Amino acid sequence: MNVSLRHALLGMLADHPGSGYDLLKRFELSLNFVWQAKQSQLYGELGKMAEAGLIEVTGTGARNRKEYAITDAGRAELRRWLIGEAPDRTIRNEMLLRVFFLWTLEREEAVAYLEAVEGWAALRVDALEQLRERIKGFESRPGDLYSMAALEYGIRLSRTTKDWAESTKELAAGS
Amino acid sequence: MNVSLRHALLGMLADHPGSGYDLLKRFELSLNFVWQAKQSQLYGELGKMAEAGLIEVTGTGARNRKEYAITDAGRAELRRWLIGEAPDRTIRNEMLLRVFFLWTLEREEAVAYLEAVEGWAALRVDALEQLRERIKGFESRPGDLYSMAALEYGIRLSRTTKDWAESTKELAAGS
DNA sequence: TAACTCATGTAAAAAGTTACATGATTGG
DNA sequence: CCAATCATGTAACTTTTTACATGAGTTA
Repeated sequence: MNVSLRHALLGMLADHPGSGYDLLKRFELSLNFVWQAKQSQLYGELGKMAEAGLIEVTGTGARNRKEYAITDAGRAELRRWLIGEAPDRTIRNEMLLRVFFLWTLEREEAVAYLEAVEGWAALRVDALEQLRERIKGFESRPGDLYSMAALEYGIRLSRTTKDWAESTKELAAGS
Repeated sequence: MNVSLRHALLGMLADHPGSGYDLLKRFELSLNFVWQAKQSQLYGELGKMAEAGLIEVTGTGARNRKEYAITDAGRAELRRWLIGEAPDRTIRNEMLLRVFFLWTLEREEAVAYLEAVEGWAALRVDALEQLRERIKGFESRPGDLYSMAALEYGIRLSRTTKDWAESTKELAAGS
């Protein structure tokens, strides 16, 4: 049993309570680079988690808003996942999958693909570096160190991708 | 419509024909770092692809072996996917998802996690570098340039991960 | 009052995983 | 002949995506 979405939600609720809608926004704002969830999946999972006793409804607001908070059982499960279970390290990378089949294209087409990869990565580096500058110095919660570390990982990863695409492009162009 | 598994299979069959079993082995040997498929999914997808005319059975062998080859329609679809469709660049990284929640652990526990990440990445760097040395100089098919490029990406990515885990570990230890 | 955001939910389909099931062929 | 490998298939389940559906509260 792995179910990372469940643990992502538990982790967010470990910081502070929130509604399904809140959690959806939090996915979009920060967790998005490492995990994604659609609205329909999220509401369904919250229901199952409440049923399993990992979270509970602690209040209701306007527009049928339900606020969920993590329970002790939920905290225990989060901890078990973090410490007791090895992370799934399988990677799916569609951008890289395509690279395996670039030989089926004309050389200029393959080079154009790699150039596009380089461009996307460069844009991502810029965006993430700007984000880092914007939030730097605003650390207030205990988790901010780790959010920053994850952001730093994103920057380094994008830079690696950009450099790799550039050198591969040159290799492909002159082959 | 994205269906990357389909295109992974088309790409492999574009090089040369093979059975479901062959393709499964090819997944395990090389594509595994960028895409995965289970036996049951693979056989099912091959059936659908044959029905759609993207591949065809070109021969049968011992033990009910069916050899599939890519058709012109399949080649066209592979090309359309490579050129006409932007790659899905969403990333799911469970190892990094956990980093967001390390603040819920004791400091030593978080440091231990990052140390484990560093260790895994180091092992992966070694393994991939050894693989590169083993296959270097054996390039014979047109796609080998791109397989090597993908391998190179894996090495750089793992190195980036190792370095990041190391510096994050130090940050976490001294905070 | 119209547009936007907040807020939740269900249904259906696609994609992916786990488990079961069967049997032929090959190499030691 | 026994173990390993080759070879395919189906069933059930979980996970994820897409689409439909509804309605309350907020702001210009």
